[in-house]
Amino acid sequence: MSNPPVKPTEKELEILQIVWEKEAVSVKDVHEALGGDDANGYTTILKLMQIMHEKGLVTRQKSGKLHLYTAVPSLENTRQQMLDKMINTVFQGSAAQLVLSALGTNTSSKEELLEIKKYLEKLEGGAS
Amino acid sequence: MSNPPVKPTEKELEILQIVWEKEAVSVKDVHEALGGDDANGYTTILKLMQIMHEKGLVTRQKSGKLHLYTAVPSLENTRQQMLDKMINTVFQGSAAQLVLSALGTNTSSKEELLEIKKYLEKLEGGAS
DNA sequence: AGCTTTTTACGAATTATTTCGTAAGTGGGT
DNA sequence: ACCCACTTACGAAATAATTCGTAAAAAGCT
Repeated sequence: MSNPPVKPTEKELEILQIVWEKEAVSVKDVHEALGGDDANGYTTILKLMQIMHEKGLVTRQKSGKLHLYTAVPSLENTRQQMLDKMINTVFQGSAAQLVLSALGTNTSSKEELLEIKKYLEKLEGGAS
Repeated sequence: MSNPPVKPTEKELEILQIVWEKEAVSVKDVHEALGGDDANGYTTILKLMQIMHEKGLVTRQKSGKLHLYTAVPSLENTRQQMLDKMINTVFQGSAAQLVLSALGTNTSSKEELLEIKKYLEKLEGGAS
């Protein structure tokens, strides 16, 4: 049942970001979105995406002569896993600690803060 | 002025955790804290800490025949950097998004939630 | 001084990640 | 059918991270 632990490397994560954004993308799309040849050679991205395919990080389907890739792990899931890991490795296992830190230096708008507060209130209803 | 960007590897982060906890630690301390020989050979930890020393991730001083290591980057700083990176790579640059995600699945106690709420209220006073 | 234990130093092997050159395949247009 | 532009495949090199064996240095003990 549990989603298989996903451990994309740094570059793979960069690629996944693009893939998540756009549903189904070609290597070219990713290459361009990542800054074109200035940033990475085309075949570098291609190779990476092939490896991701082998690893099961993406699926792909032929569309004419090219491949369209789709992410396998969901953004939500990946976020969750990364958060968990971070909470455990640098926040002493406390999600609340992480939240306080995140609120601390990263500027959020009034609207966002309000949204968070609302969410908190909802949580308090059934908190442990 | 700005603190030099710190990019500890995975293993280095494991070690830093121990070093942060205890002020000044020997290789032996770290090795044991990390699970002894079952988890990693002694010289593996030693080597890692030597490399961290070269990189400036830790300082060390002789105490008798052994070295006592201290972390250079602060826990706070490292947390901040890691948060920033995560916000940018998987949370579309929105700290608020991350906060909501973190509150979502990770159980926090009523007290913690309250603390967060208090903090939010303080922030709202001068929010943008 | 000689022996023992602990700790460090070093070098090398192993594994993982990233990068890219070169060649082969594909499909469309003429 | 032939050429062209685009895309994929593959293999290998370059770099980074992890692991560990072996030997040298240090300190205490007898």
